[in-house]
Amino acid sequence: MATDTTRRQPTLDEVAARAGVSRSAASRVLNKAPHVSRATRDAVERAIKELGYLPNRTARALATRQTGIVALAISHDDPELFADPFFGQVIVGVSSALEETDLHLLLCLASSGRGRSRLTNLLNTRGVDGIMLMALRGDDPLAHIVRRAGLPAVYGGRPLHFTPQWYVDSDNLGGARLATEHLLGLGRTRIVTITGELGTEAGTARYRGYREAMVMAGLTPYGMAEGDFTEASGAAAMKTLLDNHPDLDAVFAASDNMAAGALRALSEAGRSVPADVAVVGFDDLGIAERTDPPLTTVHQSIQSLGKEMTRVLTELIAGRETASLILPTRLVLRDSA
Amino acid sequence: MATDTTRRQPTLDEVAARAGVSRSAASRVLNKAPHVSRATRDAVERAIKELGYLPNRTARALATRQTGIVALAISHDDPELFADPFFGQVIVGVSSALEETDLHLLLCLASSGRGRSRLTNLLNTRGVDGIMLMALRGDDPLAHIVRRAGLPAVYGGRPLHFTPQWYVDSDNLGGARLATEHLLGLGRTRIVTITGELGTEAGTARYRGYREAMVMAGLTPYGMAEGDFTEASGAAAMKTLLDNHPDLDAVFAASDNMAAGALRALSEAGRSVPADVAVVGFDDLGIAERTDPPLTTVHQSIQSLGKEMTRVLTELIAGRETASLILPTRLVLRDSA
DNA sequence: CCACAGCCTGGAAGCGGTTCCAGCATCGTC
DNA sequence: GACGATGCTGGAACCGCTTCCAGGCTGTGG
Repeated sequence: MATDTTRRQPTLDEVAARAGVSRSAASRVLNKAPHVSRATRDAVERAIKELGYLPNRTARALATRQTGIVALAISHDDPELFADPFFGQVIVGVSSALEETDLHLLLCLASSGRGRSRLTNLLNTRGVDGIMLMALRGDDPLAHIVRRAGLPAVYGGRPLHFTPQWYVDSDNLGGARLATEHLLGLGRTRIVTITGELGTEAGTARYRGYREAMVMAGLTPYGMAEGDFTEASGAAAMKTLLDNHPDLDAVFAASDNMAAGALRALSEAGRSVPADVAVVGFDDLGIAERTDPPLTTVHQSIQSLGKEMTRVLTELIAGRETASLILPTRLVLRDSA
Repeated sequence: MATDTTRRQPTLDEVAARAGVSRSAASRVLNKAPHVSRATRDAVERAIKELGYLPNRTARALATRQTGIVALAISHDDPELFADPFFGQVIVGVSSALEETDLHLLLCLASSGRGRSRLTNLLNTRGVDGIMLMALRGDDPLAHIVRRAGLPAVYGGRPLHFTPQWYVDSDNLGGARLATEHLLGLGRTRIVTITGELGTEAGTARYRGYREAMVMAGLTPYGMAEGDFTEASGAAAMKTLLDNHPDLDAVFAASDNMAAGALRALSEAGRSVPADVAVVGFDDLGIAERTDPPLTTVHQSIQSLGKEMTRVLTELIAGRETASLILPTRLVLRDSA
């Protein structure tokens, strides 16, 4: 089968022969190494051009012990949830940063056990030069696997129970504080919060930001309900909160999805937004503009997150100094608060 | 820098030495090749276990000329648009199919010129065993590049001006016909259509399906406006159509995004859906459930598309017989028609 | 004129596997 | 008992590139 247009690619030996030099000389030209005379360089470069030579990636990888590939691992119970625009944004950010390098991106959806073991194998067989990890739960075995593999690794967001040496994260704490302070600034005092999963760092940090802002304003946190970042959970949480705190006058939801659910629940309960209840979300990934009313929310740049993770990882691979960092968040004012 | 937990992985030579056999024998055990005695097999397997040996992926790749990696190339002018859930679904489908194999997924966003040249280089240096291509415009240079590289290639959707040897596509024509026939079945006759970009196969095929259904019902196509699959373009197209055909009683939009835009425009024009105007969309990627009213639409399974592309590609790589295919679409009834 | 440093050079040894092949037992058969 | 067929085996070549190293050349200063 298959077309036989696969005319074997020329090898470095053939280039060297044609240029009338040794293979090592040709290799030096290829890698712009020093100790190459002008004449040799010219001859080799001409031969390369004439033969249409391109170095074989695998052979080079074997010799240099560098594959030129980095992995982006996304660990999630539900592969469907990968369709979330969040991950798309990460990928866009990572890709755009990789374009500046000559690294390629290997994508691993490590949800199932099978996916995990494939990833483990990839790392242990030195199939990649480094790895970026997203959306790890605190107890995710992937963390150990990665650590044991001894490969450069950068986390996107911090796992709950340990802080990896290298990570890039959004300022969840500060963003939540910003959101709550905005509601306080509007004169609201009976502010409740819908948290994300408290088994995640983002979930707890945003909850903490809310409480800190309340306490600093001399108030006690007014009420909370835990969601899981999804719209449905936001609606459910909102109903619970309305039952327990009928007089609430503002809501900080730890994700736009949950805020959208909350808006729905509020409208069903006959509360008007923002007149009766002000609502602030978190993420600003597009949904926020399309809710009714459009959502005031905390903006975090997921693309930047991806870019910065990539930058840190490439520094690590190159053996340069680098540091973890926390990206700023900012409030985007729309109509809901 | 970096931790020095990188204790060098054992090599096959060390395994062989420990097992007291030659490297070739050890290799045979590893690859479950014939001509291995029971004793040899046991000894090697024990050595492998004791040493925690794992074959080096790169070395194997060099010897077998197989990288164990396939590329998924997504070509789009605007990298932002990659955040579209469409691509997320493709990736989920591809990944889940790859889990059954021992291939890994390399993701290439080939939007910019830089991205394209990186991809070209990847193919020419034999960095992958095969490639899947999505969202190519008719004149995309990528098509030539891929062809010249002589690598197994599978298209997701067909480019407009040539039909690749191997592709997987949704039944755009049939789906559009289905949608239009449904509107006809409701007794509507003044049915207009909002097409997708007519520079894409999906755009033209869906337009053709609409026309065929109209003609087969003895009607002449009532009106059309071209959009580009986005919500904004759908709204604009709807306004134009309302101007030109104020008495229209149904709309077939070639994407849910455009249908959502159309719904907005209709509501602004004071038309009620479905009473005054019935609306059918295309895609069923989640948005359709969240419009007001929920959208009757043509469902296509993007995950299946990804899965099938992967299946065809792996068959190709394995040198087995295989064939292109067109995946069925079906109508999903909601409230808009 | 010689010693020595410094640049180029090609040979050869790697990276870590797979695979061809000749050689050697062992077996069953005539 | 001689024979070929069969099953295992290890040596060696190979995949295509990088890199170490010894040696030859040139040029400079003493």
